[in-house]
Amino acid sequence: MPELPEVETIKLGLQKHLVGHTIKDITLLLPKQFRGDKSLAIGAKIVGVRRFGKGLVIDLDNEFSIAIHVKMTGQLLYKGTEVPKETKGSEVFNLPDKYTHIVFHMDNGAVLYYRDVRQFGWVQVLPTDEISKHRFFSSLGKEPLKDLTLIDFKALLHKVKTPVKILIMDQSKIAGIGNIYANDALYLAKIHPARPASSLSDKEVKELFNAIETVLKKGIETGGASERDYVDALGGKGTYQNFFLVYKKNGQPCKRCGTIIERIKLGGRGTFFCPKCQN
DNA sequence: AGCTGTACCTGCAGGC
DNA sequence: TGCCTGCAGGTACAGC
Repeated sequence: MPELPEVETIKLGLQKHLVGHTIKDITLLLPKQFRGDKSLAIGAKIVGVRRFGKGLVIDLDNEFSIAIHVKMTGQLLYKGTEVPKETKGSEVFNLPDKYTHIVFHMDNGAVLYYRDVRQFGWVQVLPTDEISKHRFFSSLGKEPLKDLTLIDFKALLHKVKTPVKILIMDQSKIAGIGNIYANDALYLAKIHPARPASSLSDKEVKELFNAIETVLKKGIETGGASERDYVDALGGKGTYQNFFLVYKKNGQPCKRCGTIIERIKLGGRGTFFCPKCQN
């Protein structure tokens, strides 16, 4: 999924519905997606939900946390006890279905489902103070809209010849940007995705920094991109897919100049750009 | 340190 | 209808 805006949206949903409630039981339907000892989380109360890059951390009141990465197709679906008024949210699924791999039963009768078609994601119980040592979380760079400054960004781009798109998607350099927002930010900043990072002028660096903030904010405002599998914690879709600037727009005219958008492969990922206005 | 290909999985769209 | 290929919001790892 799930890049920074999508994971942020899930986080907000989980904060709203889970905090203050106690985990009564955990059912593992596909044990390989669960790491650690589930009994460490059973009986514990959820006291907070945090996000680092594209990763989530559910903090418990017993010094343990549940860390989660949903990768491409993971979903966290909360089903409360109240009778649904509309066929909205997770009601579209009959849960648990064949793709539901972990079920958290809450003390108030609510349920949180971890559903993941491609099974790439993971859910892990670990001591809260070991989050910072965790292989994924410890490797994250600074984050846009948080602690990444223009000065930091400039320093990152300055020293390497790596294609700028690959660099901004490198989670160890900058946390949270994935393929959709990388493509759109480079389009907004009018920078070709394959440009060596160090070749950007100071003006371009600043424009890209601002563009990253703009697209991520738009993503958060719209509840994320539900282009494929992504839904929020209630099963609702985001609408950022209606605002894609270049992502998956190959063959269509550029919104700025009318030139046909091209698709290339960069770092093994689909890359979309306007050959005329991105230089 | 960086880059490449490959692996982890399943589903889907498109070509024939 | 079916078979095949390529593609998909992401890491992670082996081998240059």
